[in-house]
Amino acid sequence: MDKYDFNAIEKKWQKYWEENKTFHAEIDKSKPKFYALIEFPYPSGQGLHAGHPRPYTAMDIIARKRRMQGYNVLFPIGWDAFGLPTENFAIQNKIHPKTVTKNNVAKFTQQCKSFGWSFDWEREIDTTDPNYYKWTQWLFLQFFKAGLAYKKEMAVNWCTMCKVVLANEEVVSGACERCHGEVVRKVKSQWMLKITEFAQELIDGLEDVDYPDRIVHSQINWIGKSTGAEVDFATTVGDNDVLRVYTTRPDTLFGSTYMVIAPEHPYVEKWADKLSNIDEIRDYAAKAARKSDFERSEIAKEKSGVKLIGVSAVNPATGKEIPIFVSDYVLTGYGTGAIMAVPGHDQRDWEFAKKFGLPIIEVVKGGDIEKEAYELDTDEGVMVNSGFLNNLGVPEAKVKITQWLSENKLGEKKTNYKLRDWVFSRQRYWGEPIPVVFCESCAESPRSDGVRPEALGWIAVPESELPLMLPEVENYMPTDNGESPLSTLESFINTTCPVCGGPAKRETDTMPQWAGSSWYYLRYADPHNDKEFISNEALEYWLPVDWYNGGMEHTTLHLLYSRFWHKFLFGIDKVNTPEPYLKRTAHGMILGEDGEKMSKSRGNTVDPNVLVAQSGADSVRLYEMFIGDFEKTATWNTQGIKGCKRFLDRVWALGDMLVDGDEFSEKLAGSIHRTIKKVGEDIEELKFNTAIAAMMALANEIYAAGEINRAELRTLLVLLSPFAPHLASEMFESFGFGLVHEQEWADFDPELCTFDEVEIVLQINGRIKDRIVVRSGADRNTLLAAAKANDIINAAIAGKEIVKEIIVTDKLVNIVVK
RNA sequence: GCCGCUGUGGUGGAAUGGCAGACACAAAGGACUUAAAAUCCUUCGCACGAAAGUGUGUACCGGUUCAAGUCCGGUCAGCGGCACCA
Repeated sequence: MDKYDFNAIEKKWQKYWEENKTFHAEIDKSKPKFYALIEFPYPSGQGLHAGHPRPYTAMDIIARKRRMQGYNVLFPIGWDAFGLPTENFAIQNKIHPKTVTKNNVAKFTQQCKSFGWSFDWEREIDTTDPNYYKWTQWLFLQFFKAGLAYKKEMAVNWCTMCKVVLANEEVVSGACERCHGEVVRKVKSQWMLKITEFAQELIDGLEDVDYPDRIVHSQINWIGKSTGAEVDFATTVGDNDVLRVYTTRPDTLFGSTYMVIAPEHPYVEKWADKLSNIDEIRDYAAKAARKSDFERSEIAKEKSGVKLIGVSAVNPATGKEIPIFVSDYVLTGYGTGAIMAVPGHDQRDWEFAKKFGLPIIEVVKGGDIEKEAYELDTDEGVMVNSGFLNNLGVPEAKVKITQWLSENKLGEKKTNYKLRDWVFSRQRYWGEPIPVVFCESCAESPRSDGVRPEALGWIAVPESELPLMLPEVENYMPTDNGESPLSTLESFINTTCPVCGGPAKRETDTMPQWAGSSWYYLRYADPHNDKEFISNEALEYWLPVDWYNGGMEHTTLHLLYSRFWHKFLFGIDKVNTPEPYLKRTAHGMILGEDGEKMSKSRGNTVDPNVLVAQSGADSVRLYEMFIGDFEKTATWNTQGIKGCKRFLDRVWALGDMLVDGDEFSEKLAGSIHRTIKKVGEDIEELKFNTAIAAMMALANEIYAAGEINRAELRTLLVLLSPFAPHLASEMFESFGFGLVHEQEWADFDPELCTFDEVEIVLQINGRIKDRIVVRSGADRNTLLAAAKANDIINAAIAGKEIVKEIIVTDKLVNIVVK
């Protein structure tokens, strides 16, 4: 046979698949459907990196196997193309982001095709295409109309030198990544989406889907449900100015010796004239404003704060007057922006109390509050120093104090979520324009036509006017006042109000990149529909997604956002299932050869396309799957490809050892059935590495046997075809077996998977003494008798008392002696 | 700091609580070759030993068990996420 010319073979089959639209899927109700989804790539300028082929090849293997199992498979691809890197690249290189995107998409397309992934290219989508973002805007309007989009003052990162709003990622230890200028937090009015309204549903829905535990945990944690109570503390200002706090530990109320409010708490300014040290407090608040929530809540840092002089509060349980502080470890975004501090039982409070010399009272027995706060997550502990709660256990105390608060109108039971609403505005050019206008006259004359109070004056662009096109401009540079680049375009801003017909101004912020990726899986099912975002027919046939694989880094944001959108759409009857993804798995990242995350600056990136040119797509595909446990981080090693290339060469050369035969030979039948079982099961469990190892082992065995018959080769190629589709297709065809992708997946006979004989380990006290071979499935008595007939075992037990005999079929005999 | 994950030969990694190191890479020795590449064969955790073998070994400390890489408690180290990177 000729040498394995991967270049020619791979080009040939890629052309064949493209011309024949082999992997194009249409609705076909005679077949079960299977919707396989990968996270669509962000088309960056560098092209595919070594991390892309891992999840894509994995899902391609599953998709190809499912087709051979008789499923109608939808395996789509598209581009998540809006976003910051493209915009920054465009600004730096003075190329329009649209052009940058076009070039990058072309590069990605060519590279994806060279890997032979069985994507349905007829369904390609691009989030920056007006035909796509028309529906992203339409979906936003549904949120808006449902009252789930609202405006709120939120802090953004503001670089004082570049005068632009920065993403968190662009802020490096308090300074601008590019110019190293000082970054402050600037308050801006922003569009928000009320994901918090779905907090409980997002938790509950996790019970109906097949996600790994680690993903379920991180979602639940992110949502951060807690139950506790809201408690009102009277203040010395008067009855109207009670300070409301949220606590998960109402049982510790008697131990609250001071209060802390966030520096941004509205009472600071409200009480300004009563506070003799207001300047100091304002100064502190200004400093806190520069820090991110992340920096502020770090437990390791030195606690800071300022006592309010002039106003104090009253602990409702003890009746004692207690001081109020501002401190940046209390955040406005969570709870009420104020806490009751219980230094005996909260470590942050304890540190704060130590620093400011505040009393620390033990109210739950069990720890040593001289040394540290006694925090407990179990429900152990007995109440002390707590009046009517004394001697109760913590759970009882919680119930009793909550009742007492409620009876005395001082507070009530409350469930809280850490989850915050989604900041949906970006002051950037390269995103979907938010399709609303502001009408001053409508804002001034309140109407009763459905405009919600929080959106007063904000009017939806009529759906018939979508898409609201991103204006094609020369200047997409950021403005120096923090507004979106669109704000400088008079022709864009000025419009008429769809309600009153008067002059109105368009919203100039754009949507975050998350918007387009929150619903793309729906569009894939019906990508060319210009009447609806998806047709009912496509929805009912293709949805939900059967298997979605993506990175762990997306499990709290993207995955939660898209579940949120889906749940909203389910609520308004636009989709037919409560969850978008039936099964979600996550791959591990690929690190550079030095064990560090691959990045340009570290210089440890690997260009997979160079490797495809050198060793062929099949070899690179195989290596990416062989590199290690799919769900774990893996370190790249270019040398490793060699072993995979060698294996494919050996498979190719099997053609020289081919003999006739319609059935498996006696010599290989057992091994082949076992390999069929192993490969099939391993693919379902994402254990691609061991599936490949099993095929390598079979190939080694065939080489040792010296020949392979047609039935055996045919089966081996079927098993290998999802992994190395080009080589398998070519060999299949050249030996007259037909088209491999049209074959049925291989079956195994469980009876032929067993071994006739097995090796049994003989142990004394758990230590291996000898090994014997017995027929497989031998019963306990037989095994024990065989063990006792063994000389080494006999010698070891002679004169000793047998305490225990452990016999495990097909594994071992362990005799415990004294 | 919080949440999630990981730690096994020179390297990547295998191992339903039951033979640690499958399958590969690298390395060393050999065959073929004028030579090189490719290919094929052999060796390959560590210590002692010529060998047979004996002991030891899965980050560290402790526990459960007849039996622990695997389960439990603690420690250390690394990785990912932390809400405007995607």
